[in-house]
Amino acid sequence: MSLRHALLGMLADHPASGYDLAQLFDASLGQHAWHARHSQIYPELNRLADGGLVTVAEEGPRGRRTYGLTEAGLTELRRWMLDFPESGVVRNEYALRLFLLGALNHAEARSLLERYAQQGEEQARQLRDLRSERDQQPVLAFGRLVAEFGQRYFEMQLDWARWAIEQLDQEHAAAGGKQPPGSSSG
Amino acid sequence: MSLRHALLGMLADHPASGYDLAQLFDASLGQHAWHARHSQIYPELNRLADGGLVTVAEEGPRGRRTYGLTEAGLTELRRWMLDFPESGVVRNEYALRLFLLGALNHAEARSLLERYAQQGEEQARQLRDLRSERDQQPVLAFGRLVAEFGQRYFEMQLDWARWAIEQLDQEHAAAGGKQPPGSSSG
DNA sequence: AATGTCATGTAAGGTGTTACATGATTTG
DNA sequence: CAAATCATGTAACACCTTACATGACATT
Repeated sequence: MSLRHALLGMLADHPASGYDLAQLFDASLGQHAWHARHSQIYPELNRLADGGLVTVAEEGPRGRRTYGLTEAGLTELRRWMLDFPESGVVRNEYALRLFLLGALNHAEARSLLERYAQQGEEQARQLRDLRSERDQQPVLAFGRLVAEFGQRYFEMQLDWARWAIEQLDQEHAAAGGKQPPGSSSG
Repeated sequence: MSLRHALLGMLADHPASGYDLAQLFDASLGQHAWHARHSQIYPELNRLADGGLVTVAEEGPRGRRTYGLTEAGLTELRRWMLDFPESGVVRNEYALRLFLLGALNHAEARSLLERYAQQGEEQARQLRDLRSERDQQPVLAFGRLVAEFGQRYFEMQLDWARWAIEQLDQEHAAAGGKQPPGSSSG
C-alpha cells in the first residue's frame, strides 16, 4: 500500500488538499516514483482521516479541504520509510523494453536506443536548468537531492544508450549485416 | 497492458512454459522492469493463445505447455516496442522513499541513505561478478546490455547516496545539529 | 454570460496479489 | 515412500484507470 504512504509523505512536507496532491503526483512523483489519480486520492484521504493519520487542517472555498499529518500519521510514515523491504514494487515500462530488445532487428533496436539517448539528454538538461534557477525553491523539502538523483539517472541513461548503440553496431558489422532478429552472438 | 508484451518479449527470445516465465520474472525482469505471478501469467497465456499471438509449441510431462510466438505475436510485440509512449507506467517504492526524505530527521535520513548506498554497492558488485563469468551466457539475448545498464544504475545509486549523505551532514552541521524533521535550509 | 480552472466525488471495469486447490514427476 | 519441485489452475480481494457527475469560483 504505497499510495497511502506517498500521501502521508507529501503531507509531511506541507499541508495540502487532494487536488494539490493530484497535481504533485502529475508534476513530480509520478514520473519516477509513484502515481495516482484524483479518483484514488480522495477516497484514500477519507480513509486516512477516518483512521486518524491525517486531519482536516483548514476548509476553503469550493469545499476545499486542506489536510495535515497527525502524530500517528507521522509515526506510521517513518515506520514505513525505515522499513526497507527486501523486494519492493518496481514497475518500469521503459526498462521493460530494454529487456526485450532481442525481439528487434538491428535498425529497430538502434532507433529505440537512440530515443533512450535523446530522452536521457532532454530530461537531464531540464533538471540541470531547473536547478540553476537559484531563486526557485524545490517542491519538496529534499527536492534538491531528488533532482540530483534524477539528473544523474538520465545522464547515465544517455551514456549507456550511446555505449549500447556502439555495441550493437559492432555486432552488426561482425555479422556482416545479415544478423536476423533474435539471434545474438554472445 | 504491459504484462502481455512482457510475455511476448520473453517468448520472442525462446519458447517457454508459464512456469518458466514466472521464474524469469522472479529472477530477472521482476527486480527492475516488470513482475507478475503465475496466477496472472497462466490466464494471460491462454488469452494470448486464443488471440493467435502465441501457440503451443510442445507439450511435456505434468501438463507442461511450451509456448512460442506466432508471426502475429512478433508483429504486435514490435509495434509496442517501437511505440515509445510520452508517459509510461513507472512505479518504484525505493525511489518513492527518496522523494519523501523530508519526513525524517537527520539520523533517520542518514540511515536510509546508507542503506541505499549499501544496496547500490552490493547489486553493482553482483552484476559485475555475473558478467565476469565468461562461460555463462545471459538469460535473454541482449542480457549483456541490460546487465550493463543495471550495473551503471547501481553504481550511480551508490555515488549519489554518498553525495547525499555529505550534503545532509553539511546542512546538519550548519544548523548546529538542532534541525527539526521536515525543515530544510534550501 | 461563457469558458476555464478549482475541487470533490462515485461507478464500472481492468490489473495485480494472496490464498486456495490439485496432481505429476523427481530426488533422497 | 516422503519430501521437494514442477506445473497449472481458480477465487476473493485489493489496487488502479477511465469515465461519468456535480458544482463553486475566477477570468475574459
